[in-house]
Amino acid sequence: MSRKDTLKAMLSRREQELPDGNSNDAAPPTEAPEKSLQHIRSGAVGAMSRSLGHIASAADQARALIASGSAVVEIPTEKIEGSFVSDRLPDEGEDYQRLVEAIRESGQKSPILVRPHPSKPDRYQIAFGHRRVRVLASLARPVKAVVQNLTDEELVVIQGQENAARSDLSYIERGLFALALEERGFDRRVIMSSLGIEKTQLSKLMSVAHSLPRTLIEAIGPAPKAGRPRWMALAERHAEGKNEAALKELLQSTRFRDADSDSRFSQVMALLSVRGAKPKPETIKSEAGAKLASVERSGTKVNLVFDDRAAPAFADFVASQLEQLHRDYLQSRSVLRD
DNA sequence: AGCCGTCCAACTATTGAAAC
DNA sequence: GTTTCAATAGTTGGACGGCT
Repeated sequence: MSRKDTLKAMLSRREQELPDGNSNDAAPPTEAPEKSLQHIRSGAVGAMSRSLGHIASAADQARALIASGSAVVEIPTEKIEGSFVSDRLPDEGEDYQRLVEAIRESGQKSPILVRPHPSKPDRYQIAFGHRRVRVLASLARPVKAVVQNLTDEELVVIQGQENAARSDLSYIERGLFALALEERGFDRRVIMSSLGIEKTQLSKLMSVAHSLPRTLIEAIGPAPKAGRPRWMALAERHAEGKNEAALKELLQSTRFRDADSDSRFSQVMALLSVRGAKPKPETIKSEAGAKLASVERSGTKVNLVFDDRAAPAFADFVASQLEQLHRDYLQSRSVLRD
């Protein structure tokens, strides 16, 4: 199922659940949020679901809500809590600083999406817009928000899809988000829909997130330039369990801490990629001293590499004799046991 | 060239229905 | 109750095209 299809299904379901779906009695922007909450409802949602075929992201949905007459309310930041599933690693790098400057100078241009907090009255939970809330809190300004009633499932799907639409979550952040959803008991279907990915990709994403310790991922940070292949490679190196003491030391060094997230990733990768000297392959020679083949051992595998120039067609001959060799081998073992 | 995300095919594991 | 079989879900390895 595509992202659009999922949202469409959710929202059309919501429209059916609300009998007065076409009324549009949204509160004016200046109204207190707790009062306006009940008013921001289905009219806009109905209009939104009707036009969803053309809507790509949750941010577009928020704009659609506003376009269809729904209110943007101002909410004090202390009344807003993050989503129950975090999707972003702390990183106050260049992008974040740019956002701070932009909001300080021009104010908050687009509203965030929140839902009434399911267990705390007079509080709201963010579907998307976490960074803007952090910035506005630091500037002691209220947050412009659209309030919508959302189930847990709808919230995480919208949250994930908004991030997917803006492509602003790094690979590992998406992995942690998927992991968090899994820990919350959401099934694969919801997680796939939320991230807008196929089961194959989700499987790989989760295997990477599962195989690296959370502390290491947090120490590295989002590493936006590292995608699946490099995170998978890092997970493989880490699983080998080598250089653990050196890794611990690296994570505490100022060289590591002062670097940006991508550079921290590279430092860890470089450290875990340091290997001991590779064992020399054994060489098999003919009576005349010509090199016939070499035996290379790695882990549980043994490779027999033939030199086709020194002994042409010898490899084919050996391959043709393998069954007989195995029979001889089994026989020799049974003789030894007797 | 190297890295990325996406997609495909083949495989294994799990689940549930049907047959005995 | 047990076994068999098919369908489904999840995993893995690798190919491919796009991007920098």
